[in-house]
Parts: sequence; structure tokens; C-alpha cells
Amino acid sequence: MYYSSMEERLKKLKRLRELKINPYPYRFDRSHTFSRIKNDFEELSRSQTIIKTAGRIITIRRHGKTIFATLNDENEKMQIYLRKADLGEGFEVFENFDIGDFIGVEGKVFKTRTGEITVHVEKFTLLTKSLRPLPEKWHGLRDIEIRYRKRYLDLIANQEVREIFRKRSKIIKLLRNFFDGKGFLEVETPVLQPIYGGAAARPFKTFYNALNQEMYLRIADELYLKRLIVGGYEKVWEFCRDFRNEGLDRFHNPEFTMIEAYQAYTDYYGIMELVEELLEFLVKNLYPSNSLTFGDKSVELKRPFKRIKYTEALKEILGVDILKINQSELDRFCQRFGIKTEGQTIGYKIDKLFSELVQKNLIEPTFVIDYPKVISPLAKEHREDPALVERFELIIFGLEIANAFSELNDPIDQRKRFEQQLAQKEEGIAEIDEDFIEALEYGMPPTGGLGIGVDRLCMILLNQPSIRDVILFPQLRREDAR
RNA sequence: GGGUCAUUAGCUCAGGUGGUAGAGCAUCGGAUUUUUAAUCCGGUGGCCGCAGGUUCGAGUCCUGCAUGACCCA
Repeated sequence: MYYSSMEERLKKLKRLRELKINPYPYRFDRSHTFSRIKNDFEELSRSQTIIKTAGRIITIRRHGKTIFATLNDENEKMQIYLRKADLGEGFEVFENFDIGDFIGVEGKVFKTRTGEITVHVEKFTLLTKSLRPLPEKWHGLRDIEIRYRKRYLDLIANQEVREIFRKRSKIIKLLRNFFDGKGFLEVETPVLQPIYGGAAARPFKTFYNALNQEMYLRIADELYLKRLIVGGYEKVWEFCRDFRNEGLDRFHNPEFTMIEAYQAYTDYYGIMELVEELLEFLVKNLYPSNSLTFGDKSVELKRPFKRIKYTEALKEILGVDILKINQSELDRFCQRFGIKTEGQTIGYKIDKLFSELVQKNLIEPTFVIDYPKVISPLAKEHREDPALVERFELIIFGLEIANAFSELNDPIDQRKRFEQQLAQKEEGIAEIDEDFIEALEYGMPPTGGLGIGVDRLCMILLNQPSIRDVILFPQLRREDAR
């Protein structure tokens, strides 16, 4: 099928080889990229400098004894101009070139009468022969499935997609600069873990033959980073690729990137300031103003961010303290708002109510603080209310962007919380990580900890509607038929 | 897991009530020495996602399946 569309190109490949032209040579040293040619045009034109440059052919306009073509390099387009009068017999070789081929060219630059900067080619070299036709030049590649499955075509056809991932890379760099500037040590902890924990999620399981034991891909780094605080580091952080064996939708990819950061001697208030500073730093370095747009909504990032208390926000809507009502009252509220209660834990029901009734509507950057203890097994009990913990989430555009605690460092309380989780058959824990408890028993100083979903952060910073638009190769079901 | 929608040429898309499958771009041949979505003339290209069913006849109607998008759980 596709073979027939490739036939012509294979014929040209054969003809090129017959002309002793290597369609896949090894190297081409450019003197200028296209953007440098454009920047330095006046000087290059005046000095009649012969430049060497290269790119992928994206359009060809043949006019008998002349040819115009447009090349693409990573950042720019460049028109080239070839004349039979300049190239003699070599001119015919270009007949075997197609849209998609990479070529290198040498020549002087000039402006056409419409003012377009153009390379007047004196010599050209095939750098790679392309055997398949590219997506159409005008409409680009729209088919969202092909865009995700064959991202390379998306990147070739859609410049704005290239730009998104450049910006993602910039965000990653800014995050690194930020934590580096704050004196945090960037560390690497195991992806492959014998006991998983640190979040409420199902893990991917695998098997390690040499040790003859089951292993898990991490769902979070929390328990390892805290071990490092026990070990004496005072500020550690990590870019963590985490894996959660759950559904995938607009906000979830099974494999995703988090930042976790832990700082000794501080609490969740300290982390709140850190997060405010971080957001301000990111937006300042990405945009001229401090406003953010996501879909049809815009917000101002102004410190200090609004703070609301978890239980008080719910109380405003339900009229009661969610932690002071009994099971059947809780179930009644759930039913009233269409939340399934069957077989669900108390924590699930409370949190579901919260995200439906409160979180969804928090558009402006808002710290939701003081979570129920029952849904926060790794956070330290609130200093004023034993039913709560010192925890906050940062919500922007209704999305959870950051999650942070005053970290629980009482090993006896921690064991009790793990045991309760196990008894409730909650997700995220299959057995108690005894080594982690033991580490706490040696003593972890008071610590503030932070997690940030980097993909979601990129979504709101880059105004992309789906997590798949900020992940180069998002997970899709395997489809062999194509 | 449930609902809605989508799947037609390499790409982007048309194909009222069932009657021989279409356009633009790309591609191929021809013309063209400053074009730029080049232009002009002439061609090639289809398991209409897959499998059944209804019908004299299905891209179109029905069922199932696959993949994807969105919404819900």
C-alpha cells in the first residue's frame, strides 16, 4: 500500500546511486544556520561571503531553468535559488530531490525583488534521501491520533508544537535554576523499588530475575527523599518520573514527571512561600506580564496567594463540619451530589466532595490548607487540631498544581497511620516500609516537603488543554494494524 | 467500566432521503530564468477502520469489534 507511494522516491534513490551520489553521507559542516543568515544578512550580503548551510526541503517551485525551494532547519525557514546557468549538468541532479530530503547548500545570500532573503546556490549536496511523503504543507498534520503516535511528523509539520516543547524544556531548566539557586541538592533515587509508597496509587509491577523478587516502578519519591533528610542533607529535590497504573485522560498519563523537594527545619508555611516564589519566578521568566491564561480563563499571579481552609470551604457549602458528621450523613451528602459511596473509604468520599464542590471552582491561585488527617497519612498532625494535618495544595484553574506538608517525622505516629491505611485497604500501600520507619526512628528533623506535577504545571503555563500536548510521546494503546 | 462523536487517496477534507467514489495539496508527465499556498495543461492514486447483517444494490441503514477524542464513573 504505502509501497506504491514510495515507489517514485525509491526510483530516484536508485538513479542517485547510479550517479555515484551517496544518499546518506556522514557529515556536513554548516558555516551558518538560517537564523544567523537572517540576522547577519546585511554583512553577509555586502561582503559576498560564501556560506554553507543545510536543512530539510519543504517546498520546491520549479521554473524550467531555475528552481526555488524552501528549506527548514530547527528554527527557521530559508529560501534557496538554483539556476541551470550556474550549475550546469549538476542542475539535473536536483530532479531527484523531493520534499522531505535533507540537503546542504553553498552560495551567497541575496534578496529577491519581493525582499525575501535567499541563498543563491553554487553547490548543493544531498544529505539524506526521504522515502515517504510528508504531511501536507498548508494544513499541516491535524489528525490527533497520528500527531501523538508519530510525534516526529507532528514536529515536522507543526512549528507551534516544536515551540511548545522548547518552552517545556525551558520550564525544566528554570525549575532547576530555581532549586539550585535556593541551595537545594539535586539527587537521584530509585525508580525500581522493592516496596512502593508515598502516594495513593496503584503501581506497575515487574520482576527482577537476579534477586528473584517482585519490584515496583515508583509511584512517588517521598520516602527516599525523607531518608536523605535523615541522612543529614537539609535541602534535597528531584525531578522524578513516576508511574501510576491507572486510567489515562486529559490530566493523567501513566508515566509523568513530578518534582519533590524537602527542606529541613521548616514547615508547610515555609513551603508555601517557596511555592509562591517559584511560581512568580517561572511566570516572570516566561512572560512579560504576570497573568496566565488557560482555555477561556485568565488569572493574575499575585503574592500572597489566597488561602482557604479545607474544612471551612466545605462547611460553607454543606453547612456542617465534614469531620464531625457520621457515616450515614456523609453518604447522604455524597448521594446528593452524585458521588458513589459503595465500597469507598471515608477519605475517598470526603475528598470527592471537596474536589467536586470546592476545588473545581478555585480558578485564582489558591492555597487550600489544613487537610483532614484521614486523607494525609504522611503529613504531620496540625499543631492546633488533631483531626487535621499541616498540609496544603495549590489549586490554579481548578487543577492541583502542588501538594505539600509539614512532614510527619514521629515514627510511632507514622506506623499508626500506615497501619490504618492497611486496615482500610487504601491504595498506595501494600506493606509497611519498615526501613523507612526505622529511618524516622533515628530522627528526621522538622521538615517541609513539596510535590509539584510538572506536566500539569506545563499545561497551565503553556495553555495546553491536554497533558498529551506537553508530553512528547504520550501513552496510547498499541495499534499494530497501522 | 458507561455515554456521545469520529475513522473516506500520502495529508486536509466533501460525499441531502441507499444507485458506478470527489476536491485541494502532495505525486507523475509537459511548459516556464526572481517564484513563494507559484502558475498553466494533462495523468496516476481508494479493502470508504475491520467483520457480519438488511437490501436487487451499502461510504450511506443495523449489529459487533478496533483505535482515537470528549464527557461521566
